[in-house]
Amino acid sequence: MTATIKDVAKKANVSVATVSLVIHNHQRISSETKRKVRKTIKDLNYHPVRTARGLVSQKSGNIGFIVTEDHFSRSEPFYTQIFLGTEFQARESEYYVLLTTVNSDFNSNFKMPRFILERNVEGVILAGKVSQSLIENIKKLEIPLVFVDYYPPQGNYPVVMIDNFAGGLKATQHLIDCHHNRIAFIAGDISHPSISERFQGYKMALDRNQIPFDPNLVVIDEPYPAREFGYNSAKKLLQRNISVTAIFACNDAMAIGVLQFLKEKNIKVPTDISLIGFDDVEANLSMDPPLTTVRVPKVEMGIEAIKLMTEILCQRQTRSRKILMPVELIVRCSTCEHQN
Amino acid sequence: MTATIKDVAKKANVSVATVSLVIHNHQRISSETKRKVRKTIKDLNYHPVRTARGLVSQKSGNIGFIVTEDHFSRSEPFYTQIFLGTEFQARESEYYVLLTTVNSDFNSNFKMPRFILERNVEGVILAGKVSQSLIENIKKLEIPLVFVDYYPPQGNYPVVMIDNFAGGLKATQHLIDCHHNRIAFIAGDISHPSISERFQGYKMALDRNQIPFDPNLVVIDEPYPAREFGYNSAKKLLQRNISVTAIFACNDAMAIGVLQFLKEKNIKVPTDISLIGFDDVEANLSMDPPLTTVRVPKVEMGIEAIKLMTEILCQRQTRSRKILMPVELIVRCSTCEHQN
DNA sequence: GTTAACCAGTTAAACGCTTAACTGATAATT
DNA sequence: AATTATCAGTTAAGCGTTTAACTGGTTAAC
Repeated sequence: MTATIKDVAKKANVSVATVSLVIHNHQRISSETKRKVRKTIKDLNYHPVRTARGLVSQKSGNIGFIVTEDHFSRSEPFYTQIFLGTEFQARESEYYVLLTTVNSDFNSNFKMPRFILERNVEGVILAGKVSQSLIENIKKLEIPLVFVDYYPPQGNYPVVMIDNFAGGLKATQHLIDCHHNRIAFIAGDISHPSISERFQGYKMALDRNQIPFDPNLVVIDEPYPAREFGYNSAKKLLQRNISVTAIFACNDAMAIGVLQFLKEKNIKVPTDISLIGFDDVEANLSMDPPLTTVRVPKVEMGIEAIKLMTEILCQRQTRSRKILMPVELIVRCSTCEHQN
Repeated sequence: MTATIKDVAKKANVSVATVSLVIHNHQRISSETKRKVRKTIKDLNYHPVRTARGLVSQKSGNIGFIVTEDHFSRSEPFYTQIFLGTEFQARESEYYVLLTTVNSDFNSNFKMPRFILERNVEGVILAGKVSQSLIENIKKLEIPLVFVDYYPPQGNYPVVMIDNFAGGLKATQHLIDCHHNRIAFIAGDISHPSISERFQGYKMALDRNQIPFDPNLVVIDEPYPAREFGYNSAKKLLQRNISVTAIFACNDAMAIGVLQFLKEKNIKVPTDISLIGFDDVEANLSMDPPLTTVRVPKVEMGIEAIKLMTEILCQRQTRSRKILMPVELIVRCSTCEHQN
């Protein structure tokens, strides 16, 4: 069996308490004794047992990560990437991340995530939209919360958000810089804050460049920002028979659908129409042409969430900070200068 | 504060031990008492604290997942998918997965993963090739091991492997079924067992169909099965100026590179040359044309690894089982009948 | 009628650690 | 010289469970 603190104490001829104090580098212990005890610790290859520590200190060393089932389906890589970010950063911070999913319409009849009931996490990261009931139930237990990519209507929590507005602005400005002035905007689920913020950025960019906003260039009546709805939107747009030289799709999935439609109609990207997406998913590089897009730093969002959480857990920081993640324009081959 | 077992005992007028025995549904307790205690547990919304349980039972409720840093880089989704599979299944099995990465040339001078030193995991899953030193150091601590997608040269461990041979066979047979008989094989890092098994499958398929093996159709001298080496391989192959009607790339990454080269040379896929990959990565669907490939059930491999581990931890199973994951031919648009 | 089994619990130790409170020695202050 | 501080540890309680060993009562076996 591996050594316990008792073994160290016995071998070093000190009390168990002394060993513990040495481990925590307590000033009460002389440097001589520290040296002696540390040597013994090394000799016995002693390491404090997590559960024992956790029991007495009421600290599990774990952080919970909660996301709804539908947001974490196997085909949806967005929150997966955020989760991986938390894993990366957690290792830096000497924490472990425990993952669980909840039903998106969680209410008091559901049972709480096991790691909360068992008091196995010191704090919880909530990624994406979760039910108000879940939030309130966790709050009741006084477990620190950090939100990622969602912010509950009421309350004042630390949160990590995407700068969607700036992204919409950048994407549109890029097209404008390429001398486009007939720029379409295509979206699904415009009621979602992230999507509508991108739309606001689009409109702001037009405004700043004195390009009139034309509702005919906007297709935002699709239910969900997925590939097939991108396809449909492009169809609707082109059926209007108006001049379009560039399309800003609210995310890459829709952009892929748009591209598919354009190809079928033998419309060349980017020479006939420039196309820009949003998110920067893996698949973009394999596309033909590779998609110009706005990169959302998904992994970094997870990293920031853990940083925020550890600050809170260390009491270094109690006020609720809000972090706005910068987005980045990634120019690939689906956009080009507009030829007059 | 939340209720402890003491609160339950007091309220139900029994001893703490009785409450514990009720929780474990011990036969010694009368059903009357059980009912009473269970009601109290419900009333107080009591849940045993993980760390306390862990301390006395020496069971943390966690399973460790170790992968090398280079295998888990942010751009490499293969092991990420396997890891996600373990997360999915762990929730079913009431475990949590703790992730860590190690340096690929781990030796005794490195310090062991923290969750091992702190005895915070009951078993460890090793994904991909890891150093022999790490394996031996974990074995010394008598922590149950399960391997995924790698098997150490010596020893007899439970393992989850891909049926690469069958995959190579299926891919090649598919091309043969399409009446191809000039089928090239392209690979990087042929010394890797998985790659060479796919190669064996290729050769076996040819053999079974009485198609002579032609070394001129094989390009396996690239160092790594990545996109750019796929590109290079295709270049080398076509420079040989021999008849080629189909290409089997050892993985999708290389296939993407091959496709890129063929496009540049204005060779049409699949009409001029059929192309098949291996792995079924996300990007395939966005390709033009979408890639025919052999699907490797990555998530399922993680699931199986956890199943294996939980069997071992429950002692239901001690002998070292080996699981060969079946692969599946996914026919998309990059392969078609060969026109004579 | 004595002994043995069984039943339905209880008692108490243990898991491995942390930390408040204590101790006994020496040094500093008045 | 008496009191107080400081130092460098030790003692012991406690964190919330589990479980082996015990108990005292009833029933069965011989």
